[in-house]
Amino acid sequence: MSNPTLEAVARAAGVSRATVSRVVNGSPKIKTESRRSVERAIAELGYVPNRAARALVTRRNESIGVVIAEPTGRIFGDPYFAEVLRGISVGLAAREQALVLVMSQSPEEERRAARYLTGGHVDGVILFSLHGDDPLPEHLKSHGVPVVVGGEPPHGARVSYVDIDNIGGAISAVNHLISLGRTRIATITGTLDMPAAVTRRRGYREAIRAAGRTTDTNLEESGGFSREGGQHAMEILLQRCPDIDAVFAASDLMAAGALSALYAAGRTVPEDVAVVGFDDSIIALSTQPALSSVRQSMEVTGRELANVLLQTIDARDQIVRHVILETELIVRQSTGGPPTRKS
Amino acid sequence: MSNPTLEAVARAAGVSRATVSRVVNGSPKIKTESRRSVERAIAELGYVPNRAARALVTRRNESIGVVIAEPTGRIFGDPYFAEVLRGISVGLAAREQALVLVMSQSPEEERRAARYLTGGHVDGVILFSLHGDDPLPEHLKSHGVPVVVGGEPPHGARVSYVDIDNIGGAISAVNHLISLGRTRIATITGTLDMPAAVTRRRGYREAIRAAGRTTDTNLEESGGFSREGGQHAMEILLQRCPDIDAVFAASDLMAAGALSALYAAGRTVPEDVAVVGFDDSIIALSTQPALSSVRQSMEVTGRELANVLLQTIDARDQIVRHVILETELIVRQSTGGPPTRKS
DNA sequence: CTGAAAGCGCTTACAG
DNA sequence: CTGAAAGCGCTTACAG
Repeated sequence: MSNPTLEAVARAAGVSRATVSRVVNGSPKIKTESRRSVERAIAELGYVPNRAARALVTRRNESIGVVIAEPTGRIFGDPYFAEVLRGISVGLAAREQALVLVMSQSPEEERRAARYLTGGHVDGVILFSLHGDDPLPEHLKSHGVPVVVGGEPPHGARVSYVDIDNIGGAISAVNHLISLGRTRIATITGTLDMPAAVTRRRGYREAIRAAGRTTDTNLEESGGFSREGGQHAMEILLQRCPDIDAVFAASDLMAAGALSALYAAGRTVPEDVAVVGFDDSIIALSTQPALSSVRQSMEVTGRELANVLLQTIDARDQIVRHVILETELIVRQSTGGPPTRKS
Repeated sequence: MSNPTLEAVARAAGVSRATVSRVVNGSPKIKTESRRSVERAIAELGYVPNRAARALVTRRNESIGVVIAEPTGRIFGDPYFAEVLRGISVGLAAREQALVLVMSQSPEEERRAARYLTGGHVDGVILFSLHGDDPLPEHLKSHGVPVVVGGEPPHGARVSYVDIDNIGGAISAVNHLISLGRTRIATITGTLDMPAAVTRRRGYREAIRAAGRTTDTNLEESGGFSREGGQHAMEILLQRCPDIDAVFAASDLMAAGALSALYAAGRTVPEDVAVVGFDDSIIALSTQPALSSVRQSMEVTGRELANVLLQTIDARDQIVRHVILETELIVRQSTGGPPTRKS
């Protein structure tokens, strides 16, 4: 239960506590001999540094807060969250930083989270799935807490972030549909209080206009980033514009819902209606037919979030860093691509 | 950035550090007057106790490790994880305990996790989604780390756990199918290295036998707890036994996959084949038709996990506690129930 | 390259 | 009911 202390290691190795501490922390100016005997003692005793004691003097907690500010049930159905979390976990583990998870689903919980996060318990904070004009990033920053957000930050928040090229991804998806000769291209948007949803819609519109066509809001419907929402949006779109021959959905989950609606309406995919999703998550391969999708690596996003944050903490600066990750269109059967082998 | 210390509060309130500490920790024997002036000073200065300093003396970290030992991609598609996590989060937040998330997907990562968790960094550990004979629970316990596992623990591990009534749930599902007059009832099982999967299959078999019928392994196929797996299992089952008129799937996700396969094979649900899932997760309401399902509250499971662990930590005992939560069959259209209003 | 010593911010017997 | 004091296990100038 009670682990050996530095003191015990020092005694066993015949050196001072300071020397052991230096070895543990990888100080370069240690005689090889001392280092070795210390290392042996550490191994023999199974010494593990006491985090609390270390944190008390270094003022570093070696832990990072990760807040998922998702008030809807989306977190329960969309692989996005688990994948980003996984990436963060990998990025932090490499640096021996603990991941303190904070799930805030209500204003009350967000207040509690803010209190905790500014209480000096963590060295920095990663925020993602932010909605609307969430003040949390600015609030943390103003309290001197290093912050990085996943996705585009709220208006006016001057904080570091890691995002993907949403606009480029959306454009490539729509251009692909256009190149297929589709003329009535609809879009199912995400929750429009999220920047990613707005930006993907903008990409859709830009691509339509760049092709010399006019946009039509009858061809746009929100699916709220959920499967059911996507299905429902597709039903509405079909009713409003029965001649739709292509759909760009801002997430795979919504695209999967759209597929169900199309199927139910007797449309074939991709013959009658071509469908492109976004994310290229595990879902894209599990639909029938497999989904063409804009690939983003959510795990890489997570890893980058961890990297940027740790960099900011190390540098002790207030420099705002932006990382934008590329996307890539993956063509599968839902737009006429070759059959995909199921994994 | 640097928060005020106990010392500062003591000065402001005109008392000693010890008194402030007692107020902060809710000691009963404090004069109301002192308490009040301390409370005012705390509020004015915005004092927040330094966790590290406190942890150093109390030997409590006020944080709990939560490990999700899921090596497969299942974590990315199944709402189960997020919901349990959510419940744990709520349970811990109420007690101001931090949730340190550890995602271990490989033996290497599990070793790292074990090292971290026995290093005295957390006060206790919640483990879930354990596979096979994972030695982690016993390992932690032998190092004196309080542990509670979600679901039935590995064979021989004498640790506390919170589980649901898997066998009762499975029996009620199959009995329901029998009561509908179905005679060829198949089952899609989960990953059979997990106790929940094995137990649900056992419930299926018991119910079949209790009805005076014989079990037939041709009617059993693993769907690996994934949507695709469920779909594939259903395809195999239909091929092997085209006369199947009902299916009990050990998770909603697999049931949703089965629905796709049935649809593709031209079978109607519930007319040709009745389907029951398990979990009653968000998925059950998003399929077409809506799924009958065995309801378990994953959030309650999470909250109970937190409660049992905190109780064990508080009691400083080694008592092994078991909590078994009830399940309830929810009947919807996939077995002929009334239409469900989509949320 | 190494050690003695101060100090990080708390809690908690102990004495009153 | 309250305060003085010791001590939790580390790190880090400082001096050598």
